[in-house]
Amino acid sequence: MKKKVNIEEVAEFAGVSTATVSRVINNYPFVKDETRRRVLQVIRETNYQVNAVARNLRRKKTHSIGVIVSNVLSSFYSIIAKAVEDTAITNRFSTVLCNGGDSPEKELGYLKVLHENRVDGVILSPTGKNRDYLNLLISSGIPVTLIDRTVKGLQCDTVLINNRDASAVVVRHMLEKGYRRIGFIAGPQDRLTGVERLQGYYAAHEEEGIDLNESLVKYGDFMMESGKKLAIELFEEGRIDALYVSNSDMSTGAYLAIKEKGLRIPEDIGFAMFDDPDWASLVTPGVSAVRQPVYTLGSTAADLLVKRIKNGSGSVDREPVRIVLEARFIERGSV
Amino acid sequence: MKKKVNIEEVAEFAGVSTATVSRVINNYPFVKDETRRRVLQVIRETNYQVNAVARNLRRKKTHSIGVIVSNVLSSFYSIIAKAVEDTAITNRFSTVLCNGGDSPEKELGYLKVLHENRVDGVILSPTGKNRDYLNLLISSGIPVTLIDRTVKGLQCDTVLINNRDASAVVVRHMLEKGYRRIGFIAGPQDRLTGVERLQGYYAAHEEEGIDLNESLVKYGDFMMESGKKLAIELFEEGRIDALYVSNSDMSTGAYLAIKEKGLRIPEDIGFAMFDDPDWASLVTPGVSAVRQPVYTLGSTAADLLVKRIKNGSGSVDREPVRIVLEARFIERGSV
DNA sequence: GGATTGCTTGAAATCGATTACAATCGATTT
DNA sequence: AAATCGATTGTAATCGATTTCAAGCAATCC
Repeated sequence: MKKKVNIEEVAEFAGVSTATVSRVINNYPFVKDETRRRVLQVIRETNYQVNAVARNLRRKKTHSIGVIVSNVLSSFYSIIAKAVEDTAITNRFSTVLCNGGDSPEKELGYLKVLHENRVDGVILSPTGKNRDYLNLLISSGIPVTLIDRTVKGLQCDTVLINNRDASAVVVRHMLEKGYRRIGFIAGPQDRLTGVERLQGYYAAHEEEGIDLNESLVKYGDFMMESGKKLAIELFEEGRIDALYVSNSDMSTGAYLAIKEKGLRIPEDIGFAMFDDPDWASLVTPGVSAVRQPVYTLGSTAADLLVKRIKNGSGSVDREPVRIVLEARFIERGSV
Repeated sequence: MKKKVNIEEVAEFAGVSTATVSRVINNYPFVKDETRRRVLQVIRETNYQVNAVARNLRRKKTHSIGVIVSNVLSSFYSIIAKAVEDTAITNRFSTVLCNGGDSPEKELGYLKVLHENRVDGVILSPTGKNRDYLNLLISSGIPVTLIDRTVKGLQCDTVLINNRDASAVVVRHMLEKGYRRIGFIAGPQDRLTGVERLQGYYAAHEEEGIDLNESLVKYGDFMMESGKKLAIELFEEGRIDALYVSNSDMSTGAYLAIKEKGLRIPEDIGFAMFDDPDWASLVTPGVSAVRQPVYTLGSTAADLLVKRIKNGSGSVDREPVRIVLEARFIERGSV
């Protein structure tokens, strides 16, 4: 194993001081051309690479941002991760991606790791439980941007999707098509997205002046299994003529249930969902769905964060920004 | 904005030296209970968090591993990312995830960033182009583990999937079912997975003693669009009675083409694919497919890497390991 | 009573860069 | 010839931890 070269050795080989080598590395003016050439030559020959750890310590900046999402396996969050990374790269930041898994403890653990590693900023889809620590981060100069969810009483930039309105659009559409008993598989009610999508469901019924039977609503956990289980329950209770599911994973499960029951879409049952995974347009007929501007969600959050980081200490002074993006309903043949 | 506390201030408040604070933080024995209590108290009151940057500089270890995958958006690589992260966490390593995008330049850029940041090890699905730099990494003491692909002439741990055999199983199965003109949408031939899956296709025909018409094979780029385009070409040339596609994204495209042409599966055309995305079991009939042990792929690679890191300087001495995992064929109703 | 031992602590070197400040040097100005 | 200036370079402090080494101290042993 070759010994790792450091700036001192480069300086020695090139016959200059470490200060000069540093100036060359960082493209300072006022280095004689010939000196610069000689230093660069040595750098090439020795395969020297700056030690970013030492640099970060001295500069008190890591030029990196931490991203905590609740599940990299979901397409939603992997698109967000991609968007954040793309945006970071164009601003010459690197990203540290963490998988919070919707667990407050894991989230706290990652927040501490990111804090310890002195990332310049944090983007996260919060569980909602670690307000105190988030406040600590912010007040110690590490800006935070929330994505897709909020934390009560936390003053920081937030980028959200208007779940309520998008959800109402779907239900209104189903009502207009003549369905009257629309079963709804809702998400967990301790999560903003879960609550808002349910609100939209109620709001649409109200607007259209249609009475609503509470028993048409079932509460799931946003995972495939619960979607299937709850859909079957709804079918067996035999009261619904349409089914609307509040996220893609549960929709997958619900769709499986429809297939197993041998129901035809849209004759036997109307079907629509929040989220627009690949298979929605692949099956026959295609499933009408809400497509969220996921990539924009991520890139907007990253932009906000980078701006705050570049503003330096202003990060706490400037008013928190709250951006709400609109989702789009895509009509296919399932309603 | 609160000033950030450092170890010196903690030491001052607690009336001890920084050395003692460090000992408390790192759970050294031989600190008097009362001293320990006092220090911990101050740490709590001041919300002190170790500066990992300084620690890493001194320790010459970052306890982090870099992961470069070609596309976080694909389920294949996001499962790998998850597996690596899970494994890293249980070994108390943190991970830095990078999106190489199958571009040698981007890959090189990330390799340099990871090198500069002195990660303790790197896991990557290589493009195959940066052998020199990878060698540099390895010889300067940063172990590398390759995943899913190889780099010619690079001595390092590798975890692969036996694409050839798995592919042959599919084709043999189709031949046994009586199909004789099996169209194949192959992947790019500059990639190991692309080559091996094609080899399997040939091998199965040979074993069964069946002549093969070269025009049944089309070469795509592993993306959805090319899958659709090439499937349509094959249909219009009118020579095939079955279609086998070499990865999931191209299969999505091909499936779309089948739907648009109004072909019935499996009566008009047999259909099978390499990779097993969610929708394969959702559509009717389900699509027979090869399921790779993706999670195992990632966790195995991470295990190997962590072992090498923990072995310290032994990383170069020990013989490179090469692990080949077997994929499983799942029969549904499409063949 | 002095030597030995084990626990406990602090002083100072160290990791590898950046950067403020000072020094040097040749050319130009006065 | 002395003063001034701008370009170029070096010296040394600094970032915030860890770790080596030595020393203080109380208890124990001979």
